[in-house]
Amino acid sequence: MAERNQRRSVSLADVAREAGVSAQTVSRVVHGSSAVQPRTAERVREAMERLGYRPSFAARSLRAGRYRAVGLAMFSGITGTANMYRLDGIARAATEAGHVLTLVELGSEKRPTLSGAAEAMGALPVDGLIFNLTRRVADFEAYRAPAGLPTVIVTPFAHPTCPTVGNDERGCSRTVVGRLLALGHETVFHVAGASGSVAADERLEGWREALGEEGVDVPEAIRGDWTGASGYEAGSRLAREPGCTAVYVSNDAMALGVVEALRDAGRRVPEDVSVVGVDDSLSQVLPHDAIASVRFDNRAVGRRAFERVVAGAFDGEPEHVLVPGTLIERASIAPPS
Amino acid sequence: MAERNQRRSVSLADVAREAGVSAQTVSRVVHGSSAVQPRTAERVREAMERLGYRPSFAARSLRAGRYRAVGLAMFSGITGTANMYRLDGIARAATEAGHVLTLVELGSEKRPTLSGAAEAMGALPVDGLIFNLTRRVADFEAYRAPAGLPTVIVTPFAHPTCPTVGNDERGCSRTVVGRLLALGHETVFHVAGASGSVAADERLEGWREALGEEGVDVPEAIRGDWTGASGYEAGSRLAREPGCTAVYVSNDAMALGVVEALRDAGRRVPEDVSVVGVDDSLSQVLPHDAIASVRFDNRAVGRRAFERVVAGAFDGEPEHVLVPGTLIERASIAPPS
DNA sequence: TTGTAGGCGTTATCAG
DNA sequence: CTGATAACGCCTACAA
Repeated sequence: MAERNQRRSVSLADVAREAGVSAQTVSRVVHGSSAVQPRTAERVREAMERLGYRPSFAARSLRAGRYRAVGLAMFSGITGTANMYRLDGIARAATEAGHVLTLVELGSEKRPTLSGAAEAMGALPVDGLIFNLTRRVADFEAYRAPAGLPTVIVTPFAHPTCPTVGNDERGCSRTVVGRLLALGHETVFHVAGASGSVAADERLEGWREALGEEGVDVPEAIRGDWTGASGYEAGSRLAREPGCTAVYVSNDAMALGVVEALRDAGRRVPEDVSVVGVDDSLSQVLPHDAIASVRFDNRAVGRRAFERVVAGAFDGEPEHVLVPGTLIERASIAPPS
Repeated sequence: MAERNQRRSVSLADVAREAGVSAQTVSRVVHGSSAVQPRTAERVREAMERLGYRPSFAARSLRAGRYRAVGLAMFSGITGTANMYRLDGIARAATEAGHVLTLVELGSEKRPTLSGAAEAMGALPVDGLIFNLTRRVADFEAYRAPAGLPTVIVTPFAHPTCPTVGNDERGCSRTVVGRLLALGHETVFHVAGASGSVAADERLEGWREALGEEGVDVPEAIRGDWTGASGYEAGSRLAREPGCTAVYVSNDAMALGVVEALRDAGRRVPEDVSVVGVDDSLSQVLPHDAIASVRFDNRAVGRRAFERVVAGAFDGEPEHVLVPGTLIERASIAPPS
């Protein structure tokens, strides 16, 4: 009645038996070899169809000694603008290169480590590993890639032995601060993202550095949590700062909150205060392109990580790529009045 | 000088030779079998460490006849709120169940089909397939899952032979329309999402159905493209409609645009016009929880798709699961004044 | 044009 | 407690 529980998969040998040829001939047909008589080939194809033959990935890759697959470990979930676009970039590059992505989410583990991830992923169908980091991990410096398993880390930090690719978070701060100072602002205030986030911390540090280098007064930073609501709160405080004419906000949701709070407090944007965000995540959302922002090309970051990992083993000094962001100037910035 | 290009991977046999035991004993150590003398086990572990042994996924799954992996085909990119959360739900469920995700992006192909995707993925390390559909495909009805490869389709539509899981888009429209009519509105206007999107089209159709069932006048729908800018345009037109006191907008970005346009035109929200969006994608973004919206649990959709696919082959009628959305009531809706 | 042999790395099974 | 054998499905190399 019910179909038999077909545990074993249909193999070349099964097809061969059905078609009355050898397994080798079937293999040749599968690969479109011209060295098979058309009639034989036809018979084989029919048998394949009838039996529902599918090539075995396991057997092929055992034979080939490689998978044409790269492992991707997302260390803290895939949600979030940056992660999503990185994953998309990696997936597209992989597909174009005829590779497949073996995806693992480490978000549920509370303190994931690189070595732990490498150990777990070493037993998966992967020719190389990409680690996407958005927070710090305990064994970052100490990690060494397993032999024969090239590893690329997506992070703005350099690693002693593994190539890395990341957004130039400090450069982003430098760009924004430089532009606002060039417009004539005395200094630039900062609203940081959630503590513990590498992006938030690096942008914060870069902002300090940039102001320091220019010999400008460094105001106290305000810590947000990436949400618009936390931006609003920060904006309310900034509205009471007398010297505040320019604010650099670590993402666009908070920047939107800052703008709204400033306006609610009677300060005009950009006439009284300039505001710049990061990520350019709201350009499709806000009806009017309102908030200046630094756009990062996270798809490109993902793509480069993939390309680096399939390029294979590295000798000597690993490469550290920082992809710069682009400041999109919009109506929320102006010279101080 | 340079390390030898280690093409062949380190096998159990290599470790066995190094430790002076048989491959079988090494295998036992790898699996923590108690039937190995502690001293032998220690010797084996040292050899493994020294040689950098990693188990071969290919050999293991060839032996086992299965992969503990499910294939996920994203038919049109992974970007977008819904896709991202679905992928996250699938990835989490997979990781928890000790499975791995084999991800393929079909976004670059111009007219992907289910059968094409199944053919390509049939040769990958997968025990089952999940197809995430956000647009229509030509062979939806005609598709039949390959033997031994259970397939679950993520879509709001039923399929003759494959189980499906999806958001209840029509129910979403029904809920919103019902609520707005219950508040006393004469009818409900609609701003639809990009044409060709299954979600947009189903919400539109559901809106028509719901109004029709209530015997209420069905106004002409306005077609947007998901962006806030298109919402603003729609809102400008709606502000000129005399009978328009309630608008159901197919996502939150457009809803934001509608609200802004209405206000710019001098109409108050919600006193003059109520506005409801879908996706609840801006609750972390807008400083004040302003826009009522229907929240879908796309993580749950992903999770159920995964669970269904690992449950294995189906007999008889396939199940079609529609996960309902929840209307989050916020200050953008009120009875007509 | 077609077929046979061998081995990729692992593990269940049975023998010692 | 340890080892030998065979088989999973495929493909390169060689033979007929």
